[in-house]
Amino acid sequence: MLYRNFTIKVFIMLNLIPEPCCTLEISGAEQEKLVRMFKALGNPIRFEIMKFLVTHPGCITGDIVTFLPIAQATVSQHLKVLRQAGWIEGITSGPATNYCLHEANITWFRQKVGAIF
Amino acid sequence: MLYRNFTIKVFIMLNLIPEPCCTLEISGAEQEKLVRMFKALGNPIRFEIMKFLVTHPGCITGDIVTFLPIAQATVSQHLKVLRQAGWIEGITSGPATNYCLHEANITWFRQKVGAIF
DNA sequence: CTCCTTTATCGTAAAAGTACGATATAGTAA
DNA sequence: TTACTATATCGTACTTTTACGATAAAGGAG
Repeated sequence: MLYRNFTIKVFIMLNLIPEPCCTLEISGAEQEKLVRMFKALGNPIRFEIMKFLVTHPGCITGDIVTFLPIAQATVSQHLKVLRQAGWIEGITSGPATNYCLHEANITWFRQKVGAIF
Repeated sequence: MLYRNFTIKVFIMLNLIPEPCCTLEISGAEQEKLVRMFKALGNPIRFEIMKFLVTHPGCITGDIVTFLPIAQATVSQHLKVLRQAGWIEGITSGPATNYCLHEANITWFRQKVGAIF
């Protein structure tokens, strides 16, 4: 990333690309997290899971498996992606796991998108 | 989708999944468009292109190719994905193409995300 | 302890995405 | 017309994602 920023400055000095009109306040780990959140919701099944969790907060994995026309292993995999991206959080209760939206991260996502674009 | 909605209702009647706490106002073509927009920005190179367009509105493909460490063909492909997703629009001017953000779609994206999550 | 329920993980096959060089297209200039 | 510039598309390797069945792990009941 340091190399990239240096390259940009050289290119601007040489007039190879136009002057930037403004600056952006995202890069590094924050940007990676944002891209990961975008990627996670860029899948129809995972979007459907998120919608289900909005209307069924605190439900367990089995409810989602019953709701969706795909195998339990696949649902578990999608939940892992959503969890690692920060969209949801799972709370273990006995052998089951209750899932709900990660409100703080969702708010962060909205704020970042609003600030950048 | 009709079959899915029917299945959901049957499951709810049979108490196989908990009652929904609320309703959602997205489905069908709108949902597909939203997922496509999420997916398009779920790639680090395309996110970088979007950032570049924020700070360099109206620049041409060549500027982005100069800026990024990837081949011209790949940049063109990424621009196509962003265009088809609705994030950007390209205006042909002579042999070149000027790209800028699709403000209306971006506003729509922010509003939808805010309304759903 | 055993048995059952619930969920996560493993291994793997099929599908989709990403990257590149080569080529095609389309506009401008001479 | 030819030559040049800028970009899009084609064909094709390579990588990643997605889906499944099978299995493992972990808690609760008896």
